[in-house]
Amino acid sequence: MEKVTIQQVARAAGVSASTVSNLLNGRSGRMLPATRDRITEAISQLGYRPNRAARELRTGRTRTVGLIVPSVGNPFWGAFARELEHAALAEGYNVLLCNSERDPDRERRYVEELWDDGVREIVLCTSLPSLKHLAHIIEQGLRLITLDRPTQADDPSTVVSISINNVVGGHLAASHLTSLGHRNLTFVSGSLRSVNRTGRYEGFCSAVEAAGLAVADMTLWAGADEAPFGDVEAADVGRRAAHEIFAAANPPTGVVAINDMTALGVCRGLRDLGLQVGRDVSVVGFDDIILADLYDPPLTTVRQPIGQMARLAIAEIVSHHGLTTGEPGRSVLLRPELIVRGSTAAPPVD
Amino acid sequence: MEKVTIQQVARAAGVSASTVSNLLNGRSGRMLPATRDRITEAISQLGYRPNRAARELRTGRTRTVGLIVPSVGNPFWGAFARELEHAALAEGYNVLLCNSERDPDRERRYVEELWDDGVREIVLCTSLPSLKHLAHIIEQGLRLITLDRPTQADDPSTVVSISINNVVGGHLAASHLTSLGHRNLTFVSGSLRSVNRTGRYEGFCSAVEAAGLAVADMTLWAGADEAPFGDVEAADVGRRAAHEIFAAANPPTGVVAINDMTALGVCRGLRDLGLQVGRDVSVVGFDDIILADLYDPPLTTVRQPIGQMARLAIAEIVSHHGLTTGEPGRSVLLRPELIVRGSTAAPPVD
DNA sequence: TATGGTCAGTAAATCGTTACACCAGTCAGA
DNA sequence: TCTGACTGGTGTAACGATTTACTGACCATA
Repeated sequence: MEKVTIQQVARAAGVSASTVSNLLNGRSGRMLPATRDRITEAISQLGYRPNRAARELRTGRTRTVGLIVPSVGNPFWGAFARELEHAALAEGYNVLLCNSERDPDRERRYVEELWDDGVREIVLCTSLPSLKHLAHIIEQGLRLITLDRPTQADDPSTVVSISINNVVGGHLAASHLTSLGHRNLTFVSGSLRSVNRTGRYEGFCSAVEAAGLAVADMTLWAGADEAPFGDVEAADVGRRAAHEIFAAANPPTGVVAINDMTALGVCRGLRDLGLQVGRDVSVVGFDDIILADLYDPPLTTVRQPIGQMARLAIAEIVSHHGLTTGEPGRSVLLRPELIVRGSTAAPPVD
Repeated sequence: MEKVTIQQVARAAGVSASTVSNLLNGRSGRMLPATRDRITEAISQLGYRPNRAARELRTGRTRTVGLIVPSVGNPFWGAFARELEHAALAEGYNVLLCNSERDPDRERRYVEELWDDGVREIVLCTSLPSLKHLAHIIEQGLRLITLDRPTQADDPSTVVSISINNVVGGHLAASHLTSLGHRNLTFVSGSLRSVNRTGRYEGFCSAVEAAGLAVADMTLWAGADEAPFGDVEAADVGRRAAHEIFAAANPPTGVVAINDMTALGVCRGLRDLGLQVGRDVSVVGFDDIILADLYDPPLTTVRQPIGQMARLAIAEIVSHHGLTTGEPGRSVLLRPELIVRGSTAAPPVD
């Protein structure tokens, strides 16, 4: 338990440290099977574990993946962080946690610091349309995996994205409402700068048109663009939106929110106004956080398969680890799933 | 931006690397002010940042604090993780995230791995009564800070705990209900092994007795002890508890739950049975997670000041960093606060 | 004028791994 | 028999910081 080095293992196995190192680094073909067995034996005998710091110093890389989320205080990101940590653990990686609070400047500082610390793989959960502020590090060889943010046209080619198809998701949500008979819908989101908003709103519109309704009649509520709310405050956005929208004339009967936290905020706002969700107004969220099912009424939502997304992210990292080639990885667009619960119903007849 | 070492700084400032190192490590008194200024200038000029791996290798310590939580998927731990990361960042520390899933064995493996990796400070969120499985590492000098788990009699003396006073919290919750006129209460928790349960239940009992009621009449529902639920599933515990408790004869009119997730599960279970929270039954939770206020009805709960707790944890770490003495730190018991919302009311009159 | 003490700073030895260059045998093919 | 390739390794120089022991120079005191 004290501290056992590669030298001691080498001595115990009667070989040089180089050979032990070779075995440790997957070059086991360069030695006799018998030698390999002796080393393996010595390693487990002595309980040897390579010193991470020394290894990092020598190689310049880490078995640590950086995770930058808007805020783990948001249950969606918390749940995702958990899944990613599980997947990383299975591959022998650690996860270093960073909360960007959706601040591009913090985001950049975190990325720079992680890079300086030898982290070469970062899972970045951002909704910024541009990655320009990170370009200088990506060029140097950082592998960036963006999550919940589809690849944009001007992204560097080595950036991989893992995301659901937001257009399909938006379509699922809105067409669910139109098929229930709703003819007056609103799309609620916080910041307009969000990449996801664009796709989801596009899907929303296509569903509206497919139902023979005019998009122009549909409200789009997007508050707080200049002073963006943090992720934890996403619920406040929804609540304020509800207050505003349902105080106006000809309020909608169906709402699609950019995510579940906002949707729950909308529900809360509707209750403030004495309206009942799932009867007076139908609400659809995005994400399917654990509280969606717990809420009263349980929230209809478009599920993101976070477990699968986390595993894909780690798989991407593992498959590229150590490669310095600027070889582009494969981005993934997953199909979202609509989960119908009590917050949606046919519109009230009056 | 390439990679600038301490040698280059030394050369630029016209001194030796040792002197730069001395400055970096707070021994600035050993040089002329003019020298110090030249070095400082060179550092910012070159954009020098010390190599973490080299530093770790040499010293054997890290500026990384390990955070072991049951699961960041649980909004309470997610919110705490965020606060801790903020507090750590302000002191120049990174946070390495681990999810124990309340599995003592995983907990031990994480602690051992972190120790091997040079992490000397761990914030451990556990509810295990004993720390025996970690004793061998604590003896070697690990600084352990337990959170949401008051110090136990046989804890090693170097272990610091930061926690609310659970007895007071349990008392606050139950006396709130008795003062509203409730005379038949139930305490709902998952695992019986939880340290917090003991304190909170004790406070619950004292409040019941103070109201002139017999504790023997009060139900204690504690399910799933052998096969403990993960933290994410805490809500399921509450839901199943509600189904069981309110199917029995003479059901209570007030429920105190071990935490908010469980409380929300209870609410969900009550709704399954057609009972209305805040009218038919009053429910009090613990933690005050962000969703407590968002729920319908908003949840009355005993708040834990997680921001303050996180700052205290980091302050403790900073003040002891580098000390190898087994000097015990100061444990803290914070006073919880009752937040009254819509989930509690006077019992129904029949 | 010795003696000793501070001051301001340096040289060199690590910390544990990795990777490049090298080396002694063996063996196939020309 | 000579050449070149392959096999199964080993020696050694880094990687970038910290830290211990040391060294002149200068000053004060006895």
